[in-house]
Amino acid sequence: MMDGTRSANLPLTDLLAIRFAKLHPLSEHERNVLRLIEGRPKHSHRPDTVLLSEKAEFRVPHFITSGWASCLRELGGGRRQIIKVLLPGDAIGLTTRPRPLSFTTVVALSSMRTAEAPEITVAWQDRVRVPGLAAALDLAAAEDEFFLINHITRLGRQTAYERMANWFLEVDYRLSSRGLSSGGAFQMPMTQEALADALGLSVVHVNRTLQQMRREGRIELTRGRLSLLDREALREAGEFSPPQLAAKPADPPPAVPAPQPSVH
Amino acid sequence: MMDGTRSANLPLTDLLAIRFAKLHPLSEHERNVLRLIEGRPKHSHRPDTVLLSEKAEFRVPHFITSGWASCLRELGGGRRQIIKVLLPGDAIGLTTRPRPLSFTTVVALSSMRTAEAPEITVAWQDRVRVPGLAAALDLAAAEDEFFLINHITRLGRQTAYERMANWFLEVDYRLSSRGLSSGGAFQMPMTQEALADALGLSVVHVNRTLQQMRREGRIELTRGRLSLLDREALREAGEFSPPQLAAKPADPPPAVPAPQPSVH
DNA sequence: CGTTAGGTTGAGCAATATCAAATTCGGTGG
DNA sequence: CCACCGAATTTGATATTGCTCAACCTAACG
Repeated sequence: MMDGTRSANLPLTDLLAIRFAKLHPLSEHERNVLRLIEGRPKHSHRPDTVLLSEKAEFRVPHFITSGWASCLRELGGGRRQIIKVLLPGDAIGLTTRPRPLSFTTVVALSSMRTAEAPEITVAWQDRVRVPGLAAALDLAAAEDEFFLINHITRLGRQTAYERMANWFLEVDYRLSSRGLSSGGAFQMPMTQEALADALGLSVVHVNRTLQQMRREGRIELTRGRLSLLDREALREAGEFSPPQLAAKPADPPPAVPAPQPSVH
Repeated sequence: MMDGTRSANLPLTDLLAIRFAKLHPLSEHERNVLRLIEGRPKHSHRPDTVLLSEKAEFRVPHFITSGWASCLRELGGGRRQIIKVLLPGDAIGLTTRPRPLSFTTVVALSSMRTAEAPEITVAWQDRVRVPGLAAALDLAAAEDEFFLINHITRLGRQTAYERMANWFLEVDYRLSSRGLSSGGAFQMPMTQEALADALGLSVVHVNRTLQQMRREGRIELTRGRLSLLDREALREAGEFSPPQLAAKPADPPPAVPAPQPSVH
């Protein structure tokens, strides 16, 4: 059986170009910058490798080309909370702050491969030579913020079942834009324990919630492959909606700004 | 009785300059830009006023000069989750994305006053004329991200008591940098219901947790004024630590970047 | 003074955690 | 191919946290 995690007729080095072009139109030159990065020799990491430590200084940024990682915080009593999962096409250690310290520890969830991208930090701030790429990186950062807000809402006000439904749809949405999910089915290389740390639940409860979803015919999960069989039902349960980053630049706005804009 | 929320010998229009100068050194000109903003005629808002709606387009950014607001998401069944609280000195509707839509609804928690700051969006991107101010705004955004991560950790993996302790210390930390908390005591103009929506708890449980903290002599809370009587105990319970935004620029870094940086 | 929003209390219950013991799965060496 | 090992998953029983519902109290305010 084909693995189906990637459209067959796309070159293997177009993950980044595909992803960022969906956020903002890219010039041929900009796509080539991304292909150059993705074509570099990869670093391999096994599961549980620490890629970046909390409060450590950032190193050269990397892009994930395969495998999943997690950004997490650790608490006393062996508790840990996964802040976000990093998927192929996501960056590790990318920021424009000077001499920044990481707010989270980044740990490989599966075996994974990364490519160095030392030039990307500068590109992000270069609105002259790579304006489209810089804009795409802005939008990726905005999406990230949206997903953090989603995560807060999930953890604060949704039940275990709702949380899981919402999170599955979010991951599906993120993978889709990279060509890594087809029809709601994708590889999900993480243990139920990691899932528990992401969703703020116990492993046992994650297991039982998964089984309920299986019983109801909403998902299938075997050997690290998740299929969302009834996305409509999941969407309804989890109240998921994708990020809307910008308003349509509908009618050309009036040349003069509206007088006396009010907050009321 | 004096309210004691503001150091007596500072001009009333220096809130913004004080706050941002603590994040990054500001030139006299930059401080004046902030004073100009803060000196403008204020908009007044009563509690529960919606200042910005989710998925609505941003308007002119404002700075809060007094009172608290909240950014929140609403879910079915009347549930709501407060994503973050906005304190005096915080901006509303500030972003550099083009034609952005808000990810949250912004609602006044108390009566409040805001000042328009139409020029701040441009300033944020102007590293030539106001480099210090732009850097300070970057750092404020970084702090915000840190607090979102804190919030995720609280909601996902901390008990009601721990959450509350951690959150109180975070608010105290934020108010301190604006001169609005002295010795761990400050005005906290929000109801227990709002507190519940922030901490992902029921009102009843918030009430009981507050009383436990009072019984243990760790806080005092009357007429909207919170005193953290035993910050050490609260810190220990809530495992709070403040953001560390940047590494000390210790030794001058080598002119040539370190060869072959590795992720391992 | 009556009204009302916010705060407090008690009782019972639901969701989720914890603990402990299987069972299954994916390798791996013989 | 088989036996074995450790990790991951599953199951059952019980404990706990925090929720819901309903009532009552209190202080601020017109």
